[in-house]
Amino acid sequence: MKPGISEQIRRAIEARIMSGEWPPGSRVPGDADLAEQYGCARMTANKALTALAHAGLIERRRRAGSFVARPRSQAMVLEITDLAAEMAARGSSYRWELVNRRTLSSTALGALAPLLETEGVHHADGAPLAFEHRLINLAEVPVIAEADLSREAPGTWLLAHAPWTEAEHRISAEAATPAMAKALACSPGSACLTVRRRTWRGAAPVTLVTQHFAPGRHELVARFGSKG
Amino acid sequence: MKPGISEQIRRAIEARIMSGEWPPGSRVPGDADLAEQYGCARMTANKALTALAHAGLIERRRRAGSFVARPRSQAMVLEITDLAAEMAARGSSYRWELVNRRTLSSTALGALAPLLETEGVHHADGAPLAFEHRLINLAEVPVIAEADLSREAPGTWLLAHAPWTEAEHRISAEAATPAMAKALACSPGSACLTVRRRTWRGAAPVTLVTQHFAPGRHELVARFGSKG
DNA sequence: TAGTGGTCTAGACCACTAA
DNA sequence: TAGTGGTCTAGACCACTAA
Repeated sequence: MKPGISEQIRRAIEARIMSGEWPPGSRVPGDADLAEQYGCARMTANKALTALAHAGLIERRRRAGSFVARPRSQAMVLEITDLAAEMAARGSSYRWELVNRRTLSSTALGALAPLLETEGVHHADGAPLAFEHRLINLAEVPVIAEADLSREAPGTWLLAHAPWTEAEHRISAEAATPAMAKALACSPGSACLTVRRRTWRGAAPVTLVTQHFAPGRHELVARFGSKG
Repeated sequence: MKPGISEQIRRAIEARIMSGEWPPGSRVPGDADLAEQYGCARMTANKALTALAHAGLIERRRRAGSFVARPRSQAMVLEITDLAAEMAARGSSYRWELVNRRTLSSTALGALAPLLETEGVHHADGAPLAFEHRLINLAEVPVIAEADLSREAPGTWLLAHAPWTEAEHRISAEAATPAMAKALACSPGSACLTVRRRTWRGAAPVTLVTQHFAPGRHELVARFGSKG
């Protein structure tokens, strides 16, 4: 499945925003510029920008142009837990298994802040606990390129070296895909708790992570008061 | 601001879906049909369908056509805990269906504060959204014994009459049991997001509720800062 | 008032997949 | 294999609004 031109444009812009190369408020090329740059019709470029606007990544204003949207913030209390620390607190054994690691750098269009992509499995008490896919903004945390991510999970490393100041969680239940089922040693279609988390340090995106938990092996717990 | 043709098409289809005239699973006209019907270019009709698909209202399958999907909902976790209010905020229709209600008193183990047990189904946009089981501490909120819980969900009543001061959430993914599957009109074993919530008023427990959400119909979203 | 977004046309070819 | 979705082109005109 080859991505179409508008999808390529969308991804290229998304990567620049996520990498922090284009910070909130900065100008995104207009559809006419992009059409010329990519050698495509203006409508094709427009489609990419419309999708980004719909996803809330950019804002489009007539006559003024398109701009990277500022992430909304809401002060709330919830703990973000590192799986290694959580397992230690529970008295469970923990092991991180790095499955894949690669650097995503420049695209055909030019310089791009590099991203680190990792995939791996968190094991607890000798059995797979969660399958994780992660993108890390190397421009924001370049030192992680030197870290040994086969020994320490990226999340553990980040917590120690690049704490987040803002985060967004999306929590859902998803049926295990064949790849997830294989990594988690469960049946395809079984119910996995899925957590998608984006974190920022100030205005700079730090990481985007998806964790699929093995069926029945994980629960999120939040305690809070109604009045703070 | 006059809506464009594709926007008119989108609204017309949305209205039919929301009104229940086109229930989930029913076929939506293809872009070629719509183009002929509205006397517009196929791309214009396609745009409307693409927007609806992106919003999760329809699903498009090659060769097969487009079909009404079960709409997804979003909640700000830790913020909105009443489904009736959440659906109202979303502009979705909402209905509570009380399935079971009984009072539990002493057990074989000894004296026990009386509890009210309820079971029911939350419906949104005409389809089951969540199956709920609840226990209420009658010693703490005796007045609820007089409430008409077939008209108003217990959670809605409690929010108005006995607001909590402390809460604990436990969030997991669970395979649908036969009973859940029946209540939610889904397949047994499919992935349901499950929320268990305990609330207190001061030190006194008020309620313990378990909500199982229909597969793919609900997502919890939380956005927050690490430092408040 | 000039630049940008918003929308549309009337075609076209390919990809996928259910019948 | 035929039907549907997915994407694209090379134009066009209008709407809005910041410079």
